Amino acid sequence: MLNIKSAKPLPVEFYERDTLVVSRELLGKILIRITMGRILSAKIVETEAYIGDHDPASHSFNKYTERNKVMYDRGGKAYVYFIYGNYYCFNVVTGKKGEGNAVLIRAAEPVTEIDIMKKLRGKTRSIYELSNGPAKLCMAMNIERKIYGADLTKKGEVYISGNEEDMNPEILCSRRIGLSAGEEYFYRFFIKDNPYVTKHKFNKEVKIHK
DNA sequence: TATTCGATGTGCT
DNA sequence: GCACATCGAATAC
Repeated sequence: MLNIKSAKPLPVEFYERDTLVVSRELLGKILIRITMGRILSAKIVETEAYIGDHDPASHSFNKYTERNKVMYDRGGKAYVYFIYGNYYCFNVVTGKKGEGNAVLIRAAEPVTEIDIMKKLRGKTRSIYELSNGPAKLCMAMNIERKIYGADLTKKGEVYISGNEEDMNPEILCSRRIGLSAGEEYFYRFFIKDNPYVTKHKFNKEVKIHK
């Protein structure tokens, strides 16, 4: 049985690897957010990789700025950015210091404190829509600007733990959602048939990943 | 059910 | 000034 209170953060070595490997291995892991005196948690079911050196969709493509600087830190840091005037998106930095890579956490399946997540999200049609999108996930787990730069390898206000109950989920990959560049890369990964994954036409244009 | 469109504000050129 | 790793309501069919 999954025990959230005793769950240990994944170590630096997990994050300091190839971005695509980390991106798919994050599937099934548990995102934990300590906030409002509660332990919110959700199983990661959908991710996207963004790789600085060749990927025009990455915020770190050919540039180091005030916004993306944490992407150049070592793997295991949190990169949170504000988008479309309303929303936050949560990323995990991957690889070694100086590389500029990250994995966007696009969707997760609520595990604990689901009632709190419902309150944070406001009106939603079903439980499947609480966190099936990067900005929805941030709303449901109270992730915003002050999480920028947080160390996910420490048991702080946000971290990610392993999940013995879901060690080898069946994974599909597709193009990434919402881009105007880098559409050719199949850098989106998600758990097959999981109802908490974002609904999108790309779900039908997939490749089987191993 | 599928597609379009407006809200919103910040970072970057 | 403009683009933007989105969302959800409104519209079209």
